[in-house]
Amino acid sequence: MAQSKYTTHLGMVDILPDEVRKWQALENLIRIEAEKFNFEEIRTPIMEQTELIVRGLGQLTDIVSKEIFAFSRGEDNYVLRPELTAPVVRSYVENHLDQRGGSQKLFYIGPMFRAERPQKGRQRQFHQFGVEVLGSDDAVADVEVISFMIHIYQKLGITNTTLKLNSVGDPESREKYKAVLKSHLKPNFDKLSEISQKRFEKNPLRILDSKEEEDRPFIETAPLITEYLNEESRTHYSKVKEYLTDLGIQFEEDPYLVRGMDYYTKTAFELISPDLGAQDALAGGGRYDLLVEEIGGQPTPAVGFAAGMERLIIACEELGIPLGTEKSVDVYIVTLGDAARKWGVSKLPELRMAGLSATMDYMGRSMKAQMKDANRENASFTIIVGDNELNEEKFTLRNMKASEESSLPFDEILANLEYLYVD
RNA sequence: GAGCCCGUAGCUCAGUCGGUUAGAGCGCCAGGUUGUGGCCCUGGAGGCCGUGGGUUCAAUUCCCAUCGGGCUCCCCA
Repeated sequence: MAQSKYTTHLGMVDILPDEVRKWQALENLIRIEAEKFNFEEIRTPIMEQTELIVRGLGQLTDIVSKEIFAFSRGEDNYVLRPELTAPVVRSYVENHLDQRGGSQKLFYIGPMFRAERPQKGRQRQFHQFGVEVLGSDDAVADVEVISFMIHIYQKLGITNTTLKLNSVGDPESREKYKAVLKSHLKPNFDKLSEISQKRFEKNPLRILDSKEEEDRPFIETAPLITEYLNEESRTHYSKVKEYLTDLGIQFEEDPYLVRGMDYYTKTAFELISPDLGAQDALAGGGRYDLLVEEIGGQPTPAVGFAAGMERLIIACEELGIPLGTEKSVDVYIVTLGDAARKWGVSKLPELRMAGLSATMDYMGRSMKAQMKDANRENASFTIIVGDNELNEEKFTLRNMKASEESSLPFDEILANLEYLYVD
């Protein structure tokens, strides 16, 4: 491997032109489909105040305790955003978006940063798209959010996914359940894994999510949170399930599904794909009815999800789903000699103003090399110009796919090519 | 934070049981066609065999370290 002096940081990758075409195709799809759901795009800064992320996600979460890129400059503390729910909520509060009336239905696409060990489907700079609906406590909002998430994958043809669903309850239900869970685990506290022992006081729900072998017997016999939901949470949960069923969206209830951020309440969900390897979550989200208030706004119920762009691309590749188009150019001007070259340079702007994409050789190469380059660039047409053409004021228009040529004045060439950009 | 695997040309990979000028396919450049691409033929450029040290008469090959990459655990998108 020839090493270059400068490289990207660990877990941060260049997205090269051939890849970018795939990304653009996905981003276009997401924007078009979001519009159908009447979600509006929001863009927030890459960096936030550290305190927002710490308060928003929770001091004890893995993300905050060991995965954030943070630094300070003067008085200010900066953090590269590890997710976008807290920043979107910050923006909602800071910009008084509630004053726009109704519920706010927002979506985003952009880079996030977490300082983890990279592996398949996991990078330090990665990209998510997602949705946040603020201002509604109605189960319809939960279901619309889930529906949009599923919709994107279905549009692409990724259908072998599993939607996992749970309710982690509202604060009242959760406190009650936490107490029950702790008294269940307490007698065997010493037998729990080290990490679960740490979580016991601060966030016992996360113990349910443990994959440690020694925790399994105690998790399996633990009471389920869904049995301890109060009236309100239970009703909300059953409405979500009812709407999903009506929509024909299959789901799998998973009472052990507990998500990594502290802000979740009631609905929690994840979309899993068997095509991703160890990192099998395509997307995840849930309701967070307390976060807006936590960040300093009026109490505002909200629900959202985030999905991994890289994992989406992996899934498409595993399933053989083509993304984006081949690179191509409408017209490649092939020139012979200085006069022709000058003519070509002067005609490129006219072609472009007429709506065509157009290019020519920048390296002074032979005609054969220019033709080869035109082929490589996937040019639909070449215009071949030499002294003969300049004298006659008729230029050779070659259809590269059909290998047919005609000799025409430049105006007629333009007219002939018009159909290329009609749509 | 822990474990496993891998570093030879731009890419994918051979190879050297330690011994003169390190190979293939693809890609790139040029010629075959003094004005014509995709196929074919010929030629060319391009490697301190990741880096440093050790063993040896001799290291790309063996040993150690280091750096880089990949996968996994944990957690998450």
